[in-house]
Amino acid sequence: MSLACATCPVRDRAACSVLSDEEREDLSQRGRHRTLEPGEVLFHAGEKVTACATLTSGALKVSTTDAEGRERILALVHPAGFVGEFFQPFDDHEVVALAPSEVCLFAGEDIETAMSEHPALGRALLRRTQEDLHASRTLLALTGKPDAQARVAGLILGFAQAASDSPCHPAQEFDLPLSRAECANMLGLTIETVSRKITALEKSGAIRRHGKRGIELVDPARLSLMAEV
Amino acid sequence: MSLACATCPVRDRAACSVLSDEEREDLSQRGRHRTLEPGEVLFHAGEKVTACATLTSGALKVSTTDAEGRERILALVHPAGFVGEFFQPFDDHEVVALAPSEVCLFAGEDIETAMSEHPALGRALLRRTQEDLHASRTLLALTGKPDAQARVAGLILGFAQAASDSPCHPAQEFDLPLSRAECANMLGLTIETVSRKITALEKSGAIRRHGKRGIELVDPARLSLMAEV
DNA sequence: CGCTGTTTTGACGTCCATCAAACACCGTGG
DNA sequence: CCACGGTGTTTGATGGACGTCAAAACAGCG
Repeated sequence: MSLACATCPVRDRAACSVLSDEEREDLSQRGRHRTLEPGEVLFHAGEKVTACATLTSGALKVSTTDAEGRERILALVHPAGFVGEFFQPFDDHEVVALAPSEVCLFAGEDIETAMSEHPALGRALLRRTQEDLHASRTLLALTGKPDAQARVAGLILGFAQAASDSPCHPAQEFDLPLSRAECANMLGLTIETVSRKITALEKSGAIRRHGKRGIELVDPARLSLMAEV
Repeated sequence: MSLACATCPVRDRAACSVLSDEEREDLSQRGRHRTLEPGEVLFHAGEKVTACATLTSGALKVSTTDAEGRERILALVHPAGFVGEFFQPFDDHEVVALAPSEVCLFAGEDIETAMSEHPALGRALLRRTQEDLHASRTLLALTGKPDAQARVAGLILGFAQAASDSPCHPAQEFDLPLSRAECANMLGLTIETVSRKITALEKSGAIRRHGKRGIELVDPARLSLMAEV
């Protein structure tokens, strides 16, 4: 196989998991594997190619840069997630690796033909896209909060959920996947405000910090309370 | 037919347009038509039913209400648009009519079986969902602008695009689909700020107001300039 | 040890939210 | 026809929260 599906860490969670082994083998012929270093760009903004990818390990961010050069993070992609828009030709979003990452890369047309040959794949991608849409709207609701404290608390809670394996309970200790600048870009705040609010959360006793990115949830209830102000 | 597909105003733009007449007839047996008054709720927040709908005329909003009772508008739905999430059971979003509207309503399971019988439908829905995702991220980028003036200008530009039939050129004169309060909820601002910024735009000569909701673009270039501050 | 990049903390100014009141619009009923 | 409330919009005055500028603390690394 051109792609190591057999040993793929997300083989039963990614969109392609709905395929049989033969179908998957068929699809893997058309794709290619790629490794990304932190900061490396998978899709550039404005490029017209219709391509897409499944993240097998690491983490990606989807971002856009406005006229004044401010970056805005629109979404994070976790392993088994999917990025790329193959219908409309060009996209002003950029996809960049946050951590050392590995992806399965496909041309848009290949995915389209694969979808017509294997209808289950289309349904799986639809489901993933609906989840992405839901996540995007959740982030929209979060960034709409008038209070910066609530936004930061909500972001940390979201990261805690994502870092946990169990779907409902947040992880009790984890690392922030983003730098302060990236947190700020995600929430529509400045670096300084994010930093201040995090220290305020620590002083209030809701969390504790370990190093620059380590977060420990000492009082999750208080944290979610602060997220709702 | 239980649904008047033959005279449907969006019969060649909605997701179901990819179906043949017979397939469409088949699907229409499972759906039902519904009329909505302004303010009437199509899907309540928190309800567990998995249903979905295509908007045939009018306009809808997708919104959520946080713990303090603040409404946040997450998306607008235009004719031929699609709403509803049929995979994950429950949703904290609410779908409400903004204007007198008509929808084709389907149970989630019916859509799922229809998709497996007619794979093209799944692809069409995937495409629509990707478009919704893109729109959501565009709104996310807009609401992230630090300056209120830029947000309001961007919103007006967006409405001008939506009101136009041609995809690239904005309409020169149109009505805001939202009240001031709804604009504010969409942008994460207050009613007063939205009002002030609109009058500021008028004083700057970028737009002119006709009545409460009528907008005339007298200087679109200046308007898009102000959207990028 | 000195360098560079990230994070934190401080002081200050500004923009927006808040509170409050005036206004426009539109029905209803006197 | 005009007074009357009701709703949505506009405008004004004020305070607070966040952005901005600046510098210090800190960690990583040659």
